Amino acid sequence: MSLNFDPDKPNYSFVTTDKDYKEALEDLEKRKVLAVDTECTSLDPFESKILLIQIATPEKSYVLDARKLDMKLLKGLLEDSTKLKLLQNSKFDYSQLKAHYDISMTNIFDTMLAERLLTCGLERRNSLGAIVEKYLNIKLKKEVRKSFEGLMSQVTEEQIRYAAMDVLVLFPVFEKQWELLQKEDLVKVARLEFSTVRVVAEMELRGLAIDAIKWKSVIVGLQKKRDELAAKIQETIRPLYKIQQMDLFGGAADVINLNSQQQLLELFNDKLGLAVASTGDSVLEFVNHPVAALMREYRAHEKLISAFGESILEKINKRTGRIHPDFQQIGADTGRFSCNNPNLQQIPRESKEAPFRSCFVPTTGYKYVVADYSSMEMRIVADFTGDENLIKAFEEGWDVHSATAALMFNKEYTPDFKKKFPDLRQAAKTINFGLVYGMGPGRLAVQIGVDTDTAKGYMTKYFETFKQVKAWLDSAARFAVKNGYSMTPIGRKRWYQMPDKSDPNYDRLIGGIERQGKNHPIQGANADATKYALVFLLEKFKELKVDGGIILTVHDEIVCEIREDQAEDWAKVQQEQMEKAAGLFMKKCKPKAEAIVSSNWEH
DNA sequence: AGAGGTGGTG
DNA sequence: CATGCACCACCTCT
Repeated sequence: MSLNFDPDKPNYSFVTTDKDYKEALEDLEKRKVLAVDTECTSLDPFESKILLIQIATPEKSYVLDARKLDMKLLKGLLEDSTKLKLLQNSKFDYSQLKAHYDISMTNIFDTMLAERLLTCGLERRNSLGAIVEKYLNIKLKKEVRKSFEGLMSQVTEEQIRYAAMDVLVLFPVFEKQWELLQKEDLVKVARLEFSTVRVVAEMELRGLAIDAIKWKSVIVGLQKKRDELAAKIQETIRPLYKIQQMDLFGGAADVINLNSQQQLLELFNDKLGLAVASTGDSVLEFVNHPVAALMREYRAHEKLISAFGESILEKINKRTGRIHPDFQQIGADTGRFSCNNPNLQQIPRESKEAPFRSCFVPTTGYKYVVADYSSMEMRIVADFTGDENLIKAFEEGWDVHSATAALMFNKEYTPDFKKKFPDLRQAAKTINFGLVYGMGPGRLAVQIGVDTDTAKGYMTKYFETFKQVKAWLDSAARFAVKNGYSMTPIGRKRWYQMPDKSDPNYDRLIGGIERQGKNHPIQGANADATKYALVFLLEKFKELKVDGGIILTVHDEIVCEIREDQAEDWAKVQQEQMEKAAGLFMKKCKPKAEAIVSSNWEH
């Protein structure tokens, strides 16, 4: 292995004067590839101060003192799309540079995302330390790199040296990863991911507003109902427990902790003699006892309060007054995003009792454009398999689950099928979703409430009706087991750790790989389409000079916040771009997106 | 601190 | 007999 620098004595200069800064820029301007990193006092770009910006050539690292020098002079260099910028976790640096200096970096190679693509499904160790150790066999001191947090005083020489190293290592890592990306035919998907970074960063920086007053009132309403339910349950079960405890005020204390499944199991089995295997809702649903019914209702309320209550309001940024969730660009091994702090991808769907989504509202003068792909995963299945029955249903604009039911149960499809045969449609819907993920007859039977033999019959009928679907699923499963990976149309791969033949769980593990091998190309293709759409949309914002931005993405949905007078036009653009994105690889079955203009997050 | 149970989303 | 995919948050218990 050859390095252009000595890991023990990296070639760097700490730039603190305008004269040195100018010389550094002159050197950097000549280069085609640069490595970039920033050291900040906080992860939150609205709270942080930038201390250092390191920009390196393969031989030399310039550590720029951001507190002394005018960092806006870097704008031309970093926005120059002919220069490739190497970064580790570039979303972070993009956000910091954008927030502080209005610099929008382009042409990024992100070593963290590259590593994620190269080891998807196998490893999740994508830190710079892990990557450098893997490719260069060098150990970086993580503690030094973390020590900038909250730091306001003088930066030490040791910190500067390690800051310099952090960028120098990116060149040899880049070369090895680039070679591997080409070898694994991952260049296309890597380009997509690298282009998506700035879209995600801009989305996070923009954030979104929440009507805190309304949110709070929803919570209070739920709490009131929950407390009533809890009191009722405690009252009902009190006679079953001998020891009567008093609380500090002489009132009757709670008999058990309703949130403890241990104590709940004891209640149902020992006290009530109901023999339940677990206390989950799918079990309690069939327990014929008033306490079970009350518990289900209590649970539903408690869930909403604990998971979505005050905790979300605590995430409102003090500076911006908005929520800035953290999106993980390759959060799932399938290629999907994940989201946390808070996870806006799991906010409950709008309901009367808990209208959470309608609490997310555009700023005055703006509207939301909410768009999603319709029946995307089923359309992808139709496209992959070329199944005429499925494709016809989509081309006719039919409800796909109703159409499935009609074919399976020998009925005629009519526009009011859903009304006439809701049970048949529900069964078909469960099968459509379940079977493409490898569901078995047992689970299917429980889900749709029939015996196992009947469920088996449904499965047979389904696969007779959709022969090509069956053939595709079987071959996807075989492919994954045979090759040790699965793949989406644009070449995104997910690898599988193959079990040893002698493993006592061998069959079970292979079964898991088969199911994931069926699911990944479908779920991953959806993710690929959504990512292309995000990239296209950011382009359109610039091209059309539309006032607004992307605020959310939820797997097959994209939400934008657009100035009121431009929202209707944008809705058309958004729909077109989403369809164009998915249309890049869906040829046999055309994708469909639906966009609406709304004054809250609802659809 | 980490595991397991439960349940919210697509 | 097990065994539908992908996540994240919150709770209790050890």
